[in-house]
Amino acid sequence: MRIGELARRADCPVETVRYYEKAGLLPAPRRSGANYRSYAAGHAERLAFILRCRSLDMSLPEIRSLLEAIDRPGADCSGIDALLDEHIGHVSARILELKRLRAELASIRARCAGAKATAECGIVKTLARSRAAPREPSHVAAAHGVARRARKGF
Amino acid sequence: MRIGELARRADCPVETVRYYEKAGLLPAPRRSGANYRSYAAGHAERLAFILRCRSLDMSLPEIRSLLEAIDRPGADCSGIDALLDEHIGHVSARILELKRLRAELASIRARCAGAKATAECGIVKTLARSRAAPREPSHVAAAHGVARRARKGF
DNA sequence: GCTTGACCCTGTAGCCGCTCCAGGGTTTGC
DNA sequence: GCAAACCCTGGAGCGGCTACAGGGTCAAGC
Repeated sequence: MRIGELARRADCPVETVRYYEKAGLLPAPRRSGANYRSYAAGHAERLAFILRCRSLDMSLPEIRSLLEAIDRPGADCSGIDALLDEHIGHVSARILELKRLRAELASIRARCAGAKATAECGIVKTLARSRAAPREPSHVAAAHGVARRARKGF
Repeated sequence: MRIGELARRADCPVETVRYYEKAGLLPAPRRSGANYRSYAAGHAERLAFILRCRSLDMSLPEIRSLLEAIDRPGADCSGIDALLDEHIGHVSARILELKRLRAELASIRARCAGAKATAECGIVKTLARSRAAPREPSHVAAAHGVARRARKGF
């Protein structure tokens, strides 16, 4: 199976497959004479697993941990449980944060009844006031498994 | 006021101030003889406004729109209202998405009672099954104003 | 006057998870 | 024998910063 067919079966872009190989999530397959990647069924399974985890918003390092655990099939799976619990904790925390955010946005939105001059707009006035608790630097965030950036159609 | 004091007052890193200038959000201040940036009170206000909007998870393009509206103080503010409504919609949609996600994660988590061998772990087995509805490409997402990536401590 | 340290400057590279492109080579079907 | 569809590598780009490197400037203390 060449990369195009693997990608079609997994319903993901070809570039993503190559990216996961470079990122060390998908093992490098053997190559054909023309230097084409040649995949076996195991690769398709592994790719499906990775995509499933991504659809659950896990980060690539988290998925790597899971894959490493799976590659030691005899070992006990408590680390997997813990990883999932932690990930669920991240999701819950993010939900709470967004709810607080939405409440604040709603209260700001309520300050403008519409169609005034910008200079008198209650929204603008409210936004000009000082912000709430400072946010954390983003470089530390990358270690976690729930994305913040929105997707298309969001 | 030099950049260090402006940043201290706004409680944000100096690099961020320079970044906002380069991004066209904060007007370039005049320079001292030694080519140091020299800020006035208006800059501090504007920076505070930007940071407040960021703390509400608005994207830089969204904030730019708001600033442009504010810079036309006579015009009517319906565009501002609409922008806020749209942003609130993004936040709500993301909350819904994360709740669905959390429910799915919880059901996966429930499949493992703990301390089995990885090969028998119900979580691993469930994750190996095919994923739900495919996700949208991320490059389109950047247009929106609610971040997906987590922060430190998240 | 000289040193030390705190501050400032520009420019570049890195983070995540891709996505897209240029510029080439190969395979497949007609 | 040729076009279209596929494949390859390497690099740049997205957002919103952060963190350097490698320099210049300034104020205080000796």
